[in-house]
Amino acid sequence: MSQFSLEGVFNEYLERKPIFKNKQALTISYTPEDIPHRQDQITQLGVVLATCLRSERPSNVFVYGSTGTGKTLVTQYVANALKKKSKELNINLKILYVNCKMKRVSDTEYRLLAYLCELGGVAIAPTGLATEQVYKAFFNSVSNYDGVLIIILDEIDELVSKVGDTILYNLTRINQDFSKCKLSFVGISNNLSFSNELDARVKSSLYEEELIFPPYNAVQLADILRSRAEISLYPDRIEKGVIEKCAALSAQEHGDVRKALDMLRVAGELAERKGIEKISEKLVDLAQSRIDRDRIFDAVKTQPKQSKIILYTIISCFEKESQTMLTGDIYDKYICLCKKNNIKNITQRRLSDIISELDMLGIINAKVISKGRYGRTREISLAIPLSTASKIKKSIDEEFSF
DNA sequence: AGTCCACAGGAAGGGCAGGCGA
DNA sequence: TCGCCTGCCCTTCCTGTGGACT
Repeated sequence: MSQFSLEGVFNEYLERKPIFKNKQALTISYTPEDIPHRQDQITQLGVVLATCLRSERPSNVFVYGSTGTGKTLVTQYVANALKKKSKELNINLKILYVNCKMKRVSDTEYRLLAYLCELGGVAIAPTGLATEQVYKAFFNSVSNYDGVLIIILDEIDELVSKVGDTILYNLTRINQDFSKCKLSFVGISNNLSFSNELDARVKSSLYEEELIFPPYNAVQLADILRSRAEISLYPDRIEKGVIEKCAALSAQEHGDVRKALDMLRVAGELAERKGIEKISEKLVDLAQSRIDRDRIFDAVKTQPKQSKIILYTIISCFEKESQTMLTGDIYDKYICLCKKNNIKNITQRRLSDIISELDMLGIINAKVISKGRYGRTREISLAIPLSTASKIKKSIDEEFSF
């Protein structure tokens, strides 16, 4: 019986007219042929790095802008163009790209160097060597290379927060030690205050050139979406105003193109699933709440045990009485829950920090208020719909079975 | 003007688990 | 393999704070 009904589901799906012709074009991993509204940045980066086409060392460049402003895309676009041109001109150029956010790539000095060696074609044992030896291996491979080497360090702030800036100091010093290889760096970051964390010497060598990526506005986002939609969607499957709506909603969130693409993709997926012929503005709303919900669910999933228990307590309070709560009230309820379930409780000091964390995640709103003689506290309310909160509570309940 | 409440939140450090590296 | 290091979660101790109350 179940096999029969599943067959029906498959057939029904296949009978429907598809919405996507190339869904990949609505993801961030897709590299388009041209990048709208980033001509200035492409030109600026191109001008700086073009030096390598005369076999000279380009200046180090530091690229920054908030999430989804096209930093990585533009850098890779320019890098690919340079590779192509250098091949034509028969010039030795190597470009290594490292995403420092990736696990097991740049958590330690050792891993980053080993990864760079590997990209450069030198195999290094994943563990066991002294860091100094790995440096040596990297220096050796670099010194033997007669040409220009550009290392792109994406999310460079992650690298510095994990391993410090010593590695950048050591790497940027290489040019003083080896004459044959011309090495330069492109650092990409979305943390504007990142430069303050750096040692003055590192900063001066890394920031030879600076490139800023401003956020996209709604009109620019709509342009980008339109060009991606042309590639990814069948033309008659999207209602008028949908692209503008996705653009406007994402423009409110720091002009993040990723968010805009996600919204359009999820709206399309919902339309396909529901068997709706055209992507409508209503589906965009639905897609947005789905994306927000998924984001919150993911954030909750990675929280430590006590955070989940406290969130459970807070949601329980709001299910019973939909008013605002104070830190003290929540702590009392939390203690009761711990006693009832034989769980070791944390102190109010720690609870205070967890409330701040939940506030930062956008799950609750916690505003510091003063009640005069009756003390200073935080007034807490839910920042998400109660229906979503209840689902979160249910998932926490399944984990701990209160 | 001074007191007092109920915390906020900074600083320092403990305990533990897991990963690193010699 | 095992000592060391690091990060995370947490505690303890402390000072600071805004406004109602006296």
